[in-house]
Amino acid sequence: MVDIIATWRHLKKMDQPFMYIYPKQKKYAASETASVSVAPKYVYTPLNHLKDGTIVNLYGIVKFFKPPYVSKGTDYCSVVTLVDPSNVKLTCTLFNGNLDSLPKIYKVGDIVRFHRIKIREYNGQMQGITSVGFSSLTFDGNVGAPVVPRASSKAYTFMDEDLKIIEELRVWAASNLSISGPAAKLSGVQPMLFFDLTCQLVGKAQVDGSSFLLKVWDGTKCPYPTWKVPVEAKDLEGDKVLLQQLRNLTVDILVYDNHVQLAKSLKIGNFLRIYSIHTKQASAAADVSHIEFHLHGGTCYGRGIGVLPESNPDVKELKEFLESVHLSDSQNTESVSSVESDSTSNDTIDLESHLQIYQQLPVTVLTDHQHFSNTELKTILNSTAPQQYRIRAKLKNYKPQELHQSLKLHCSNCNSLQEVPDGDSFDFILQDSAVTPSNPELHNTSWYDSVTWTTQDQNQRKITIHFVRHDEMLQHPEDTLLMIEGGKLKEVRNLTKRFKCVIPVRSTEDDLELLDLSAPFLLQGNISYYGCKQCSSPKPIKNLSSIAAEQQPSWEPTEIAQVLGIKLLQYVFIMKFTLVDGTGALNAYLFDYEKFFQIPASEILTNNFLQQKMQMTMNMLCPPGRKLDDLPWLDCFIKSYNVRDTTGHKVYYQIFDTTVAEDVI
DNA sequence: GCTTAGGTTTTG
Repeated sequence: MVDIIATWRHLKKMDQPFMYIYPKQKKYAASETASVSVAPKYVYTPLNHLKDGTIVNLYGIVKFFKPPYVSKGTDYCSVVTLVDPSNVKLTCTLFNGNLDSLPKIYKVGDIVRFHRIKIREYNGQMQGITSVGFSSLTFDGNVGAPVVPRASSKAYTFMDEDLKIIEELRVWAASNLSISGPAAKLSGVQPMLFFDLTCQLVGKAQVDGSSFLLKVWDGTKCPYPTWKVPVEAKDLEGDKVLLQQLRNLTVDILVYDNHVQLAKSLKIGNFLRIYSIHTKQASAAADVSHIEFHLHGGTCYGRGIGVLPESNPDVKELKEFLESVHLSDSQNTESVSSVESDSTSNDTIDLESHLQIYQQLPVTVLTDHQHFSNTELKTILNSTAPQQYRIRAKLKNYKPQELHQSLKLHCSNCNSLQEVPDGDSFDFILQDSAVTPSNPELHNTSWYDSVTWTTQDQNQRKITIHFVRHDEMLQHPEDTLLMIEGGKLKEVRNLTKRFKCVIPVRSTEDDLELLDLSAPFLLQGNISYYGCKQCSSPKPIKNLSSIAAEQQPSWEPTEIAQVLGIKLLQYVFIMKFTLVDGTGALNAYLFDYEKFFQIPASEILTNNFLQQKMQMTMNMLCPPGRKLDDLPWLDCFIKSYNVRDTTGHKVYYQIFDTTVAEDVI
């Protein structure tokens, strides 16, 4: 597989040592010549072929895990649930008195190789459990990432076959398992949720018999006031100067019960991943509400603490970021602290006075043309078009009331508007195109590597993925563009979670080609990009190689569209506002990509938060059930224009250079 | 000496 070659290139460039360590096991020595040590041939059992009472070797992708924790017996325990392309799951219960002898799993999606694991039946299901001589290797599960084993023992085998298995499992997982999005940061925490945090330990303290305090930071600032656990300074372990410097960036995490023992053993400066922290919103009496971070007792949902080594890629990234925060901080220490001392107390404004301010100030504002004075609507209605006006009016009504109906796709070339196609029609086009078999002659070219596999379901579909290389190598998955043939909607969506760009294609005799333009020609993250059927004239796919050859391909949708001959459709909100000011009423159209609502129209379909934000904004501009007198004022800039057609002549109005006021949202 | 946990959130 060319994929492997790419990984090798990656390894060479990364200059990472690749280990082939053969065990010096006596029981094999008898059958070997004295001078040559040859590794035993290991056989790996797929998860759907496990039998009660056997001891086997196996590979699997981590679907769930509990980081090692102190059991009630004598050992550390780690529970790991694996899955493999047979789609069978296996939960393993692993014990060892030595923390390092348990698998070094850091995230769901890691790939593990277990040797000598005992299979037993428990509650009607197969279960894995450590047996004598159990050992493990753990690998990053991302396609294209360096293959560096994290071993539980000093000596282990690693052969070409192992590399091949890992590559295959990575590709299978990329399109068949949904993995969670980017890791949470403190700046992105939300109350009443559970999340995993990658952070550095700055301070720690025993609080009482069953709880222990960890002060940590990740370089970002939590947007909510955070809870500070009262502990005496003398009980707090950590660099006093650093604790003081970072006091506004660290958060207090209180860990309970079984986690206390592990927390105690942590060293200041350790990089940690704390799994399933609970953010609890609480309001201490007579104070503003704040957010509390708890690591509750027990190990449900993988709750626990893991120490990450400094070699971990996430740690390397975090370290760099923390260093940059430190630098910028030391430059502004004075200004930061003076601002903070001003705002530490009594900055609460009661809600009622907030509302009064809102009612006086306009809820929308102009982004330009401030020198214009207001024109009454009556005057505008009696004037000829085209002209531009500044107005102050109230929003009496708007359409559509169902906000999702306001989202359209717009072609700036032919000025056409169309509905956003739904997922079903995309899936239909994908299924339709899957009938065309992938042309092997188009696999593995100078600018992409191809991988094909057969699905495990009844249909035994063949799926081919072409990974576009940059600088002759695969990039990190989050920077990689890939093309897929034969995938279903679910698989395409899964791939978009892990890779930068996904382009669905099908084979012709001499090139890959885009599917019907009723389907998105490109998927990036949550956004599906469409092309205008009228204005596009698709060009050869190999034009993409020119972007891949750029120094740092950014894979911008506009650039991709351009080289592929696609006229990109843009997501836009279209609404009709009925505005009144006491002198008259006029209907003005809002045509907004992002500026008015400060919500990218392209992102709203897949973002509940943005949908709520838009609904709340409309509720502020036009509060339901309110009398006309009590509606807020809108400052808007509008233009009038003429439309002449067979039925006659009409004047229309459009809102522009206007945005929702900052304090409204 | 041969258990521990056996995924599915605490309630501080």
